[in-house]
Amino acid sequence: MLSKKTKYAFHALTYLGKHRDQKTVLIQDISEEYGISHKFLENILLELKKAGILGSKKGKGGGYYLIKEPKDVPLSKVIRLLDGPIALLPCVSLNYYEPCAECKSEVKCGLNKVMIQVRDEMLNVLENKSLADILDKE
Amino acid sequence: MLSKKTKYAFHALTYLGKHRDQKTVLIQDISEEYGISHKFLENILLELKKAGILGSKKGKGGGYYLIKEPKDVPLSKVIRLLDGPIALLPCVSLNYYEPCAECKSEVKCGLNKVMIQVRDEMLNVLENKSLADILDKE
DNA sequence: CATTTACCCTATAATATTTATAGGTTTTAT
DNA sequence: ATAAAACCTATAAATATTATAGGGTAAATG
Repeated sequence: MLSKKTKYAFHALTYLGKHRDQKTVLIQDISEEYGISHKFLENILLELKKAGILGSKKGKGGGYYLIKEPKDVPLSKVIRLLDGPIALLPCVSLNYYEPCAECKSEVKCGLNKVMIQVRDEMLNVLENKSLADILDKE
Repeated sequence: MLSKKTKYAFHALTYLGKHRDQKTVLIQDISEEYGISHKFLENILLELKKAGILGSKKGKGGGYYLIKEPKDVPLSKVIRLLDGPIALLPCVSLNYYEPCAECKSEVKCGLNKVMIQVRDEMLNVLENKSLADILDKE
């Protein structure tokens, strides 16, 4: 399951995507719309900004805005950013690889092989679906 | 990512699958092979037994054994048993459904729609790959 | 039939992660 | 100047995961 952080990130991105006509959107608008704590959401939006998905403007009249086209924000990017690895095992993660402590030989591990296949099929979905797909259904 | 519990379950099932020629396998054999705490593994094997995947025999000469054909143990079954939902959001889980607290209308939620698609594609992989696929690669 | 072996069961402790809060700093518009 | 609003870092609270503990029950063996 996705963490709340990631789920909230998707909500926020959806909200921002729906309000692309206005220059900026307040954290508070989003936090009220979804009943998310202002401060918690703040941290999430900051991460999305650092990742180059959002822009922001400080001070009065400031707020956040999408700087990417929704189609250029794949689900995989958001999930990796807030939740970490998409792969089901550390030993098959492309972005967060770690060997399994108990594993004597990755090359001989059948679980490793199968989980590579699972990862590839999951990525195929998560890299090809994007914020645009979410917005299309709203 | 899968919990260690689930990963260990897969290791144990793999070991049991590779030793189907012998009547029973000791917890200790498996725990030594993978360096897993005996007691932790015991809990896992018990759950696999209650789920009808393993059988066991008590007393001297006892131990665990597979009662299902490896092809009849889909990855999805093991993951759901030890880790819970496969879906990325509670509102799209088939087996562990819960509404999202922040959601006003599931029907109008684009995230919900997209995550149903993601779930279906993930399930397509995880229901069709099984212990047999792991054993094939060992 | 006593002893040993090994699974069965439940509870709880230890650790790690996630979720949330707190409090100040900086920037900008008016 | 003042108020609004993002920025930043640290820490607390809650939850979930991982691990341990300790006795209970059944079966084999001599």
